Amino acid sequence: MNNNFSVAEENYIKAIFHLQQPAGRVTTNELAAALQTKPASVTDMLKKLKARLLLHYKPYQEFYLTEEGNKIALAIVRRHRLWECFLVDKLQFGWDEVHAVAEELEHVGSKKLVDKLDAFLGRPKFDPHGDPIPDSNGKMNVPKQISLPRLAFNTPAEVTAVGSQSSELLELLKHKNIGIGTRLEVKNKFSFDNSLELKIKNHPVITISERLANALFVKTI
Amino acid sequence: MNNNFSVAEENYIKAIFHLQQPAGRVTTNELAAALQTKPASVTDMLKKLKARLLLHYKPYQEFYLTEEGNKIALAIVRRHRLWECFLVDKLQFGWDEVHAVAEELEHVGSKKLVDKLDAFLGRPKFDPHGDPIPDSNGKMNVPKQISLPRLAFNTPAEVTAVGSQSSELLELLKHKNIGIGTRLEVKNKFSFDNSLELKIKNHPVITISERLANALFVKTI
DNA sequence: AAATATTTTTAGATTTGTCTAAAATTTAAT
DNA sequence: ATTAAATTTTAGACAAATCTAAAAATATTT
Repeated sequence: MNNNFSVAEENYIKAIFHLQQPAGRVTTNELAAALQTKPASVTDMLKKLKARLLLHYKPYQEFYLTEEGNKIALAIVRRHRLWECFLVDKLQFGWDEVHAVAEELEHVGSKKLVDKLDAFLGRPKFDPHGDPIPDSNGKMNVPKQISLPRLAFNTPAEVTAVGSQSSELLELLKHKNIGIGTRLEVKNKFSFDNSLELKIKNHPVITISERLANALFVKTI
Repeated sequence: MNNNFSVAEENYIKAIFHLQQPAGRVTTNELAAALQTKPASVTDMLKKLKARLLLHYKPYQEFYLTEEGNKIALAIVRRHRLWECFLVDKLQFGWDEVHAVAEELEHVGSKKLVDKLDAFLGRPKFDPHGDPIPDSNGKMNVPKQISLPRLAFNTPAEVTAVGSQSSELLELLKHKNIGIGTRLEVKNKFSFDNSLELKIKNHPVITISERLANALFVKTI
């Protein structure tokens, strides 16, 4: 089997992988929206991926990655997240500006490159956004910590990490009385701007922006 | 003007740039050979590059990069050589195995990425093969040192650098009585295997392999 | 359960980069 | 200066990835 995939194929595999993460069901329309393309194009690619044995696909019914497809997806995610670590830790990129660049670097497939990069970075387990990095066998630590926007409402949790060390972020956190170890609950979310309302013990309810929420990692307690 | 080029376009630009380096004239056949493609495909692309104002092109007559084309070429060469430095200096690749990987990385175009990588590497002036790295304005130090295979016959020269610090290389150099500062002349070249015959003062003529020759940098004296 | 709306797929076209085979041009040789 | 040889370009075809418009299948409403 040819283990070499086009950039387009890899982007579809990765998008299916992410969309199918929590529950499992992905639709043609969702996928088209995620990839900024048209449903007809998605259908075309689904047929190609099926022919490549990366996808189970029943027209009009459903589709999901095969075991092989999943393995490929994890390899792509690994590359993406390792490059994000590199960009932030070594090249001093802001954690919020690395995604687009990593999206290009992730398609350089050399296994040797990826494993040496991994070693160079000290075999990190999480990327700058707190997402876990699969190892070279595709095994991924289920993160104890999750990004704050993923925390369910009214669930007590504790701040375990922040997504960057920028002084701007730290200044804002100090002002909001948030630090590592702070206990909080999410009370509400406004879908207009994805801002969150938080309750911290002995403090009034506060509102934080989506960007700030993304920079906070918590574990439930 | 759209300053975004496809991988194919970039590969053509780079190949034309390199082939046109010493003298200036490139032919369709040469270019096809260098890119492992067919002359007809080359002609097609020449027309596209002309339309993009990157190439002066008179059918059946000649073609060469415009000033703009040259600028693009230098940016690609810069990316390629910086990545080679990264692979050798940071990821511990052998200097002889980086070319293929750099060939992929060079097409990631983000200017910010390249400039930060440059800074991270300490703004190197030469890549692991001794080739000069253009700066962000496309200016390239004319190397005082050249790679040994480029040295003209019977021209006294002095070894100024070696292309790697691998112990295998150093062992071989010791055995051949070559080191930094050694004075030598190239007497002959065998095109079968590109091996060279060298004369070092007070020593008999010796033969060295193409690979060893590529690892040696000299300046004329 | 029929009618309507939504989703998904097909059919046919387009763009990019490539190819083969044939024609045009230039170069070399008699 | 013709003829022969080599080089280069054109013409027409193909695969990959995309699109629009129309058809098919599924889901929702009344």
